Amino acid sequence: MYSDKLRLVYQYPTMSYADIDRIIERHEKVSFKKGDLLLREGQISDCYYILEEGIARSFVHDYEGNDISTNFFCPGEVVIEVASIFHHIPTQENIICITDCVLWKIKIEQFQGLFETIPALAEWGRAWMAYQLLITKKRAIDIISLSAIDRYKQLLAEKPLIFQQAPLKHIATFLGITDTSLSRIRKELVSK
Amino acid sequence: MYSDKLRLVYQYPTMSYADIDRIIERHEKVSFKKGDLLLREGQISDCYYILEEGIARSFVHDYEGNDISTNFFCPGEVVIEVASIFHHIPTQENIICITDCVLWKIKIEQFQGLFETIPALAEWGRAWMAYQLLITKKRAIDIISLSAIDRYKQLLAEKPLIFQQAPLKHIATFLGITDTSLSRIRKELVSK
DNA sequence: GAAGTTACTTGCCTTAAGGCAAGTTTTCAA
DNA sequence: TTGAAAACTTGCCTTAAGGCAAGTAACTTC
Repeated sequence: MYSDKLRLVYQYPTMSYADIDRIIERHEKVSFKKGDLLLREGQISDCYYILEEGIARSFVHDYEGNDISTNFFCPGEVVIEVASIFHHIPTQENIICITDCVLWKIKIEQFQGLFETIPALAEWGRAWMAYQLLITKKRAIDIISLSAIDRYKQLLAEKPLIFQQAPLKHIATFLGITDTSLSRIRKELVSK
Repeated sequence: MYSDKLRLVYQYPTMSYADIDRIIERHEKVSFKKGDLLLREGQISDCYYILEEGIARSFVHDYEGNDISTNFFCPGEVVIEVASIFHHIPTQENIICITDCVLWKIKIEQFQGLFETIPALAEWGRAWMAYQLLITKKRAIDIISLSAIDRYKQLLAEKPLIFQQAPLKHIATFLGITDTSLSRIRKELVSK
């Protein structure tokens, strides 16, 4: 019943197979339809997901109310809103299914319990957070120092899957440009 | 000998005074001169600091070798490179003292030890990381959705101290613009 | 399978910010 | 205290990306 994708997420040097078994059996398989929200702004998040199948997108509303994509999730990734879960505060993010999705869900109390009894999981969590921080910092630097066309190429190389599913306008806001500009960038790259 | 600024950093709902005492007494007071590096790219970071006095700046080199500021540190802030410490990998960041600095230093092994015996410290650490992730995400969104002038105003409101100490060019790269543009923005705001 | 919506492209023009270079001011070290 | 370097400003021109609008294409949905 539990998938390899799920096992792989919790792979970590100090983590035993038995530990992983104990962790993954607390996950519940859930399905969502295209367009369903996994999280809505204003909610206090009390669980997180691991994506088994499908594509999801997180977004916020900026100061003018525009929808800005903050991330795209592909199979095997952890889908979570850290700030809301750890600080018990209402989230500013929405997470929406771009396609039909199958996910592994775990309530945060369940996770918290495992956290205290499996030291390797606490380490895993710290390493995971440190990694998220690293890539988020990198994202800010990329927006500052790369041209739109280079950011596009990079995203295309990193997450090609989303280009088959997500509409241009959502990819555009992730890159920090308009859909018009993205359309032109695409055209330019095709002509080369 | 230990300062209130240091105590305040570790303030947390589940943290007792005794816990804080145990933590802060592991910190060692260190001084650096303007221009000294607290961390150099390529190093594996094995300690972190809490800034008592002075201003520091972190920066990376982008794909073209340009110096891009990633953060400015003011008194009372934790000065750390999370990715390098938690993953034991060479850092890409440099941290430099903008002014003479007095800091509280703690080795990561010391910290790790406390981590295991003071549960509240582990919670504190998770909350701190979650917060860092939140503000780093916010930074990316701000770069995408705000004009240079609004980002300038925001930074001025948040960290006015750095404008008295850091040269324009370093503030400019943090905002994602050139020093020329920043000079013009400043001029425009003065004339209003 | 027709109507309506959403997605995408393209043209024309504008705008925010950058590039370069010259000039001034400030800082700092010898 | 003076000379050099760094910091900052400003002018002139360029460029990347945006704004708007018209048009086509694609996909729901009834």
